[in-house]
Amino acid sequence: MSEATLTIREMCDAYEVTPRTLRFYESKELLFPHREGQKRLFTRRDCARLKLILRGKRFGFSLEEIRQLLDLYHVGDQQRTQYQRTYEIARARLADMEARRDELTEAIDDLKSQLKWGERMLSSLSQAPRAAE
Amino acid sequence: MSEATLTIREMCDAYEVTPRTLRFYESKELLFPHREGQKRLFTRRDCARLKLILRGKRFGFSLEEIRQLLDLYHVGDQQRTQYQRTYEIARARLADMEARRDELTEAIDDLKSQLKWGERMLSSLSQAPRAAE
DNA sequence: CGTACCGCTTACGTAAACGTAATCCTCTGT
DNA sequence: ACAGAGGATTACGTTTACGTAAGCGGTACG
Repeated sequence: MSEATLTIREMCDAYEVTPRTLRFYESKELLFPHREGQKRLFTRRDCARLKLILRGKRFGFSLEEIRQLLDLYHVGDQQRTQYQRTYEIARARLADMEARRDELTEAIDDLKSQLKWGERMLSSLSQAPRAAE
Repeated sequence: MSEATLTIREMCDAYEVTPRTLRFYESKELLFPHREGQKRLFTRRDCARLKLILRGKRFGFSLEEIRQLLDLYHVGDQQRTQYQRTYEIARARLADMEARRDELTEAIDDLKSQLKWGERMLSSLSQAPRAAE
């Protein structure tokens, strides 16, 4: 009957990170586990945030950039101007990401055609017997 | 009548990087400028490689990963097995990139819907006068 | 009762990717 | 002849994102 909170180890197993990493993220204010005595207890919210953190990392965002993005997902108690600001940051990030995706698509196409060229390369290499061997 | 080779400064201006960066990339065998005495001269090949390096960085690839990818674009003198290996690495990377793009698309959609929610948030905030003020 | 984990804190260590400073050439214009 | 610009080398510094080790407090187990 775990009240939907995870110990640090359960969290680690679930997301393939180390305890150090989770403590580090907490120290950087990316996660906010509750405490039962000394022990950390991670909530669903922490899980959701961690997923977003790991995702952000795969795209090469720094933890600081990710933190700003995360703020967007946890508003509710914020002031209006605060939120306005967050909103604009998020819009900028979105533009970033869309540009990035376009570039990524381009890179993929490049690499694909390069690979096609490589396949012809390989097949010709396997047909042409080495000159001296 | 520059024979299509660039000095380090021209290179820096063209791609918005520092001399240090270019020398660093050379030390890591990502670039191979010719020498005229001591001075480096960067060729079209170096330019092309640099573009790919910068692109790779924007996707969060490490310089080492980028170096492996770059090898794909400069084959020709390689042995068959060498090339085979490179080819496989490239195929793996391609799969990476496609997965990444899909995830990126997903993240974009998430963020978009979050932003829409944020817009409703903002407009309701601006219509609801503060309770005590 | 001892020890074997689990988790916590504190703190020093590390790899990657450059920044920055010092010092040395070597032209080039005046 | 000499200052200045541009480039080179060497080497120490810096930031980010953790790794790793040392040592302490609880607690479950044989």
